[in-house]
Amino acid sequence: MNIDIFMEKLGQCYKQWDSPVITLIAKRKSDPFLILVSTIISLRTKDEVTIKASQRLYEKIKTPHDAVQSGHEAIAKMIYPAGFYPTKAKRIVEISRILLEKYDGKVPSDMNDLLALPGVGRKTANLVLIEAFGKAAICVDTHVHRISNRTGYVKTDSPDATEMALRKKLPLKYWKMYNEILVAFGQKLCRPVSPWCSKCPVSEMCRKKGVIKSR
DNA sequence: AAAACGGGGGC
DNA sequence: GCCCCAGTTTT
Repeated sequence: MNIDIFMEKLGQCYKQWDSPVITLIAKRKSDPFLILVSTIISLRTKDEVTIKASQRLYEKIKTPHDAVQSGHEAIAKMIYPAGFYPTKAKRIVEISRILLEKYDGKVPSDMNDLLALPGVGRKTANLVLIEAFGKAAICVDTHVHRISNRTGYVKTDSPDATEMALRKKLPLKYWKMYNEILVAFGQKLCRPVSPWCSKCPVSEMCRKKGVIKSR
């Protein structure tokens, strides 16, 4: 698979796939704390729910100090019915406390510092590095993992392995856009089951074409 | 390696 | 009704 042609073709379709959560995050580009919080809320949660939950939270919570003062029970109510909302609420408060204690109330821009925060894994940390700090990073969620393997661009058995493979193989100029485009692509067409292969702009490059049930 | 965490939406 | 979903932590 030629990655340049792949990115070119997907990029042309990107506008119509525009992901609401990425748009939401983009609007908060100037505020790493709100980006981090909305990313936490988005985990294993549908876009529409994430957006409403984030907007309710943003009305009251704008800083780590707000979050600590508000407490996890109040935050849980604000972000309901986002998935795992009680756990996420506790982690938002706990993270806020750590930010105040160790980082002067600011979100760190270092990968290892981010990973040390409770509830922050590689996916979240990479997305924050990209969206909040404009750093070159590769964020692999299940969409990116699935599609990278369907195209045969990498052959891995876990999102973390996919990230490491992409770090070696993917040209640096694509690092920031790869996640956004593939997530949108994964939601609209290249879904886990019944991918919409008849509408896919890159189906001729797909090693799974004809192997998985499509429409 | 597998379960647990929570609820909405697709089929 | 059953299964899946923009993960991470715990057992």
